[in-house]
Amino acid sequence: MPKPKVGPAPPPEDIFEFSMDSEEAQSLHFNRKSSEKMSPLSKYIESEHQQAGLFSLSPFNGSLDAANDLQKKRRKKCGACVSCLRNENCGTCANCLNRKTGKQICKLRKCDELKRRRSELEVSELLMN
DNA sequence: CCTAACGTCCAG
DNA sequence: CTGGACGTTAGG
Repeated sequence: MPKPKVGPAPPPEDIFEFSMDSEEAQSLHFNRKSSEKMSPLSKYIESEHQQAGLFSLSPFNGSLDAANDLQKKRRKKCGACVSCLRNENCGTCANCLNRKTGKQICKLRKCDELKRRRSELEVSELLMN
């Protein structure tokens, strides 16, 4: 036996590249949701990112601040759009009627800037044109 | 502590 | 794709 050391178990480096789902990783970063049911692992990772927000592996102490700045924190109402100016809920929309369950602001008061960011920006252009 | 509201997931 | 529900975050 010329190579008794390596046998059924390949080097860890190979495992990393082999086991890592490049497709999943990219999809998670660019298009976290498309048509993939994703395993609980992906959900777990996403939750970690959202809650933690900071990674222990910080080789760059200075750049860490910049990365933190780009963190996806919760946005607030712009306070300039008509929806924001409406400081009174209609009390007739689904959100108003279902507030305790839906936990969402009145549709009339929903800031235009915060309006469904799930569809990925550029929705205004489609609506405008 | 409680309430309001945003963000994301699931179902229709 | 849109709406509804749930979890989580932010403010009082």
